[in-house]
Amino acid sequence: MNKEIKPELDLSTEEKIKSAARKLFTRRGFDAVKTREIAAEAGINLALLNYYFRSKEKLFEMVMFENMATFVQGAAAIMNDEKTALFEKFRLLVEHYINILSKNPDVPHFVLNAIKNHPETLAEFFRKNVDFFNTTMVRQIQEEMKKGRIVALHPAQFLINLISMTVFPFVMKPLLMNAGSMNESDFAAILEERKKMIPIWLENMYKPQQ
Amino acid sequence: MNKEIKPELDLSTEEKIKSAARKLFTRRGFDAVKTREIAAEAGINLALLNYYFRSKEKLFEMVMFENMATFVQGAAAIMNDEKTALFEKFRLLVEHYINILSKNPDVPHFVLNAIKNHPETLAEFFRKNVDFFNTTMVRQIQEEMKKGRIVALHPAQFLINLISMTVFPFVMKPLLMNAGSMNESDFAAILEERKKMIPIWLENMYKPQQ
DNA sequence: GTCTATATTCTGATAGAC
DNA sequence: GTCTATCAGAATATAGAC
Repeated sequence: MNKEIKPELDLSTEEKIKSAARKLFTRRGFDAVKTREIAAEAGINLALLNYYFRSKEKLFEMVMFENMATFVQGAAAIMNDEKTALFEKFRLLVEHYINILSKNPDVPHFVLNAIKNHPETLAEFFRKNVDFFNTTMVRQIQEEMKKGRIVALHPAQFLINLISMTVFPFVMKPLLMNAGSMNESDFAAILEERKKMIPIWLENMYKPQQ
Repeated sequence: MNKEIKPELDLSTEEKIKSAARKLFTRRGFDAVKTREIAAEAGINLALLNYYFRSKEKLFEMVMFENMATFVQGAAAIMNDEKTALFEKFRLLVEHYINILSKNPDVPHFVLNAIKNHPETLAEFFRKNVDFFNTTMVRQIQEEMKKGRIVALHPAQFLINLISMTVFPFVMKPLLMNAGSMNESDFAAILEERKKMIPIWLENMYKPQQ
């Protein structure tokens, strides 16, 4: 038929359901979202949801894999590039994540829930798609440590620091805005400052002290 | 009567319910836990739960306030101490949080959910109990910046960095153990290394570069 | 205070007409 | 493919006996 020509504004029913599920599940999680709500958001009825997808679980699983992909897309390429130096990689990753999470602000919290509720699924996905713990970047970290150009630490510490400093502001955002009385533009400024500073901080953290 | 003398092992019915609710809600959140489950865990029946607490919501609210208190207890005193120098405060806070969260490993994820789902409740609690964004520590940060002894940044950045580096490992734990193939003692070693290193990292991060 | 039984609502999923 | 109507079970909360 003419599936390829279909304009974005008149999505196929399947796409409408996917899109509604993505939006609601990502924002509020599996339990809080009801299938009736997804159907309403998609502008269809409940029966169709079960016609296209077998169950709520299947639909959620699809959204989960998409969001994990969002979290991983691009990062693997940066981490495994042979030509980029370690600290330049850190800079690229911070920039990449802050940009992509700014466009998908609910993904961090969603992924943290996935870490808690589906650790095996997530671990398998990572192993197949990125294997964060076995990249060129990790090898570079070990080489730099051996050469004494950065302080000796458990390799995971570098991952934890990079991800935590980059991702955490997104999950803290509602707190910063309520208790810290920030507004959207304050928060955006915080992110921009972090985009610039985190790579510098990382250099200073890992530089061997004389 | 003799409420005060009651031994820990034979708790009052109310305490048994509280305790069961605390355990289950903290571990799995509001939606995933069913009232019947709490009743079973407490060793009583469903009707009693509604006799003592009016509803599931009330019970959850109580647990939420307790967990927020766990997250805040002690930290306020450290932050507002007039005599402790800034970086010594950082060190004390890191040590305090890693210790307390090691004993309450589900609290970080619970609090992150509360940030997302009940930001106003949380913000009000913080304002009344700690006001993280208006402590002696924040004042010290501003003074040190003015004197040029630490780099100039939005004050919230110091909070974000401290909390993220300290708390994030706890929410990443299942990922580290599954995808990073760590075990409990590896993770404990990571925490000990962080307890020692985070204060040093913070000093190096904020030290003005010549 | 504590229990059993039940009312009531919600929710995921399906049957069956068109 | 899409809809309305409905089933079956789950889940919160309450009534009423003891």
